[in-house]
Amino acid sequence: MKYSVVIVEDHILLSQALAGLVNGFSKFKILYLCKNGRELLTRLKDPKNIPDIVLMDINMPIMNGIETTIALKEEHPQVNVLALSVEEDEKTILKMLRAGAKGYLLKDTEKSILENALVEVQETGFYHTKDVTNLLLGSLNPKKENKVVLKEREMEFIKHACTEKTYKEIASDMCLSPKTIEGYRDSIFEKLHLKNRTGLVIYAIKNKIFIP
Amino acid sequence: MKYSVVIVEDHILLSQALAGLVNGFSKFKILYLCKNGRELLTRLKDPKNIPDIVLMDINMPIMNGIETTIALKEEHPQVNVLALSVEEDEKTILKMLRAGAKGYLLKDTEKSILENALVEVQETGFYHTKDVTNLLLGSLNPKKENKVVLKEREMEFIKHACTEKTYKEIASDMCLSPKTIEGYRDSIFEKLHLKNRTGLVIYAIKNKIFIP
DNA sequence: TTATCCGAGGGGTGTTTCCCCCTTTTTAAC
DNA sequence: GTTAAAAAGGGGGAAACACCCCTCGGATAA
Repeated sequence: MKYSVVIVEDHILLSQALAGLVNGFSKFKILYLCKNGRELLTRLKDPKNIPDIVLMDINMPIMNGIETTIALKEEHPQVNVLALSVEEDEKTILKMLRAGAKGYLLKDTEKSILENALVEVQETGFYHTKDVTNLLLGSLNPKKENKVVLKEREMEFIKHACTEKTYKEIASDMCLSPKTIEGYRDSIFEKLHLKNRTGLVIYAIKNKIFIP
Repeated sequence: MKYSVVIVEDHILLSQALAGLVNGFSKFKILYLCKNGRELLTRLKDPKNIPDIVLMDINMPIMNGIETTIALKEEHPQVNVLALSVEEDEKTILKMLRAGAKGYLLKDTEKSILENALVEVQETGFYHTKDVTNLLLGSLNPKKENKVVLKEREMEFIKHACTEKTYKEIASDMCLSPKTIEGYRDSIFEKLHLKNRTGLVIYAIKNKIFIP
């Protein structure tokens, strides 16, 4: 009996191509393909559609891999999730693993590694490359005071600051006094060691607070 | 006799998976796979390695699809190039087509469309979806004054403007008077209808002049 | 020869940045 | 339960910076 695999991936060509690969592996067969997380969750309502392994892309338009994994694990904790992504962004990988993924695979790998990862996940319960293992170890002792806490209201201000609005305009948009806005700005500058608004904009974009 | 296909794609998993798909098509077979453009050009020095079709990814680390296609067409104009990308960025598509690609395929397509595209490219010389055709038509009559010409020196200034430097500092970095820098800024603001430096930063990032 | 582009500058206004200062409310500690 | 201390909102004023005019010479090109 082969293990059943479901692929959740928005790029249909990659999805179908991967299906071909997996069906070529001796121990695995594809159950069906999904274009996004929502489709998977809908499909899973039928018990016949519950697979052994879900091969999950992280970046998807409708419902991303992290949200989907959390929802999936709540309903069907026995299903193993293997994350698949081009992203090497540390935060994303950690979020995905915290959501319950049993492994993390880069799209830039050999097919034999994919097969190996599937076997490992199904038989030992997890699969990780050296890179991801190192990342996990690194996340255990976070470099002192690395994470700066930005408050909700400050985040809101930052988004406004990433436009052509003056602080006065931002103030009236946020229903606050211009002086309060200046207060936000000053404390953010201090926290993040920034010198001016341009620096703030770059920071916001780098940290995905504002997406241009 | 089957037509030979070479895949140039940096994501090995996708590359191998695609190879599986193509080998499953009745009229095509994979000759070999390449991880980037440079690898392809090296391989092509041996006449035995010249394929009928090259399935080319656009975003690659070493040598991108556009550069590679230009170089390939110079040496082997008879080889048909089918571009493959997730990018729907108009400029990129047009660049690729101008470079000599005979078709443009989104990764978000069905495998039957891939097969159809390969057949069309080989037998009629081109393949385009409705989207790309519309894009081509649109590019013929560019909406009046759409493209703003930025000079080399202005581009350089914009990159500096996307940092925490003051204009005075930018001036000394570019070995110009602060007043000249102000001149650059003002003319750019006018050309691009911007109100302030924040707007310029956002513009630069959107248009990939500055990559954060 | 007349444009046009480029670098440079004068001067004025408004904005941003950076210091001080204050009250009120919420949270935590003693 | 009082006290202490953050957190949230607002303010004055000065200096630096950004923005916006308009000018002017020299090179370059039509």
